[in-house]
Amino acid sequence: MANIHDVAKAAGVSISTVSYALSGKRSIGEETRKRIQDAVRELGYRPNAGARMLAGTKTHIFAVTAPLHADTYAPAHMAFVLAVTQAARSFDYDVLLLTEDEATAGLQRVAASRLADGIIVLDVAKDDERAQMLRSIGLPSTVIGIPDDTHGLVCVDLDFRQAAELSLTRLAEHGHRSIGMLGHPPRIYERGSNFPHRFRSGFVDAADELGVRSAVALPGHGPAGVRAALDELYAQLPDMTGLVMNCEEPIQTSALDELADRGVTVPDDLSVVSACSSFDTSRFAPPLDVIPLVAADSCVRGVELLVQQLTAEIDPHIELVPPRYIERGSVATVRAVAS
Amino acid sequence: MANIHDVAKAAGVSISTVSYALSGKRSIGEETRKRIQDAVRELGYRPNAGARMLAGTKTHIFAVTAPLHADTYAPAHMAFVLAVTQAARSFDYDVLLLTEDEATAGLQRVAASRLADGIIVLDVAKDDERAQMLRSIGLPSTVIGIPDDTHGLVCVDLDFRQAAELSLTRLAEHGHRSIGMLGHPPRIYERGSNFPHRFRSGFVDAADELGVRSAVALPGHGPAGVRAALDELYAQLPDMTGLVMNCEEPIQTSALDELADRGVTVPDDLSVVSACSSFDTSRFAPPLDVIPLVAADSCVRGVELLVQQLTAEIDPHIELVPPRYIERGSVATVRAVAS
DNA sequence: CTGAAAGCGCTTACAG
DNA sequence: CTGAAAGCGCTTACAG
Repeated sequence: MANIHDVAKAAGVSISTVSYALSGKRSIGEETRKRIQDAVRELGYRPNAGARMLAGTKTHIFAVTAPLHADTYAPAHMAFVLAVTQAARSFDYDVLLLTEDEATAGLQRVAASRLADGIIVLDVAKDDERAQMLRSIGLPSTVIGIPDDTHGLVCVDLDFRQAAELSLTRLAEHGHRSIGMLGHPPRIYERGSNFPHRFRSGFVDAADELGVRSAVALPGHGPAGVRAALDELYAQLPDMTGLVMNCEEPIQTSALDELADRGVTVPDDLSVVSACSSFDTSRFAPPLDVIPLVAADSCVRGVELLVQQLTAEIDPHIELVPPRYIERGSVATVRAVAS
Repeated sequence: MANIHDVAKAAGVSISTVSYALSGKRSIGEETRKRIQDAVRELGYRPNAGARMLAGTKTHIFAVTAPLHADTYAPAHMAFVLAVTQAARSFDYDVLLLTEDEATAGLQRVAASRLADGIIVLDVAKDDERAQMLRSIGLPSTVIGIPDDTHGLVCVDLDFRQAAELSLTRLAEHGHRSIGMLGHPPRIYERGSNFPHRFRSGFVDAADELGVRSAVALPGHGPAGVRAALDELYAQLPDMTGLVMNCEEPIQTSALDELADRGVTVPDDLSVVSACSSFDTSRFAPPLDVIPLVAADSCVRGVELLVQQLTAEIDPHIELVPPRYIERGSVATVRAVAS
């Protein structure tokens, strides 16, 4: 395999010129640059990763720590891992995958051995030991998600609270005054992922502010659990005309099935918004209005912020990605009812 | 951060002794080893990854290339990525994640820059460009899955053909002579993932051999597609008493729902085997007999084979992991019927 | 059982 | 605009 000396010889320059030509860290004569480029191409030269790390004290690697407990919804999770990886690659960074079973130990290891230039933390919990670790580790990092204690951290995430408010506002604008929320299964809230809580509290608060009657139900396991949750909503809100779903695809599918079985038509009898969904709601029957959870949005921004930290000091802060609303016809103006 | 010189000084030995003590590549005096261990612990020393790569020409990193097209079933896919990562960690290897958008380019890059000691290829297609790339790249590698052309490759995978045979044999042993197979949606076979084909052809061949009447149906999209596939099976096999499902969880769930709706009781009216499933079938209603697809099985073995290649030449070959059968009560002896 | 030293292939001041 | 050289922190023959 060709090394930098081979390239230098072929181009008739010194190795430092080759290095600078490739890094762009100083200006190179037009003619010289071309000769070097040709030599690189011809020899198929790629800088040795280890040598680069050692000499340059930059690894061009980001570590991504992704927990994956039994309750994480794999499709969404996978989407985030992928989005981070692709974003990192766009900055010419590779991604090293750290799994849950060595969450904090992995961070320490990677930092101490200088294996990575920075860290991306995925699916942070409200009370996440990795967050504490980041503060002591002295490596740039970005957290995707908002833990309870964000002190000293750079965090990026979809604004779940605002997403809840947005879905309610849309429904309220269409005259709905009685709106239910179908959430995740209870264990999701217990396990401590941060975003379900933010959405739910955003929903409750926005309903209060808008003066809308509301109720929240969390489905148990399987279609039966979804049925029970819908029963609960209708029991609390007999006049319910709007439904916000913040849960994973199988639950939303079950809910739509069940509504159809009950003869509830969307949107004629019930207007439905799918909120913070990472899957495609346009293939649902009927297609649902959606506030999409786009992994790439948070991940690209998260990686950008990480890259920036490599060259400049950045103050710890939280960045919330504003939610977007996509209409698909599942929300209609409420029919005249005695209120 | 402490380096090897700091450790050597603290322990009162030379850096080479420290290095050997840590790598275990030559015997060290009991006393000396302890002093070094203490110094390492006290200083929190970790070898610099870049220096290790450069000097040792070993990176302690495996690259994992994982395609993720729209049709890959994320939960299963994620399970394999995780299983490989954990297996690699158990050999003290880290995992670098290569995504589909730079499948072959990523392999070249990683090989040329000596970023990884070996490569694991996940979810290989029948005709996979990555397989060809492996042959020219000159880096040890293991393929999880069996491409059409396995020439020069080390491949590991569950024996899907034998799994199909095993499920049929079980049903046949219980007297079933008319057995349907519910497969993946057609596009899965078209896209070229290798294992669905192996299972299906194994099913067809085994049915012939066992002298069992059989039919295969591939479901279209959604519950309606599953319904249609079941209709197809019953049309071809009006006396069907056994069903083998080789498809993802949502389809199997729909199929069980639909059978219940039709008044078909499992296992009284129909014996069902869930084959090569990577999800938990014990929570199904009813729980299903299953031949599990255990990601860890193939991945651990794949990583082992990769580690072996680092120290010894290994002849290219295919290793098939034998399927296991788990009873859960969804297969019953066929009722007396006019055959 | 242990040490002194070369060398891995880069990056980056230092010089001109 | 370019080059000669130090040095990054290890591993591993070579020597004893």
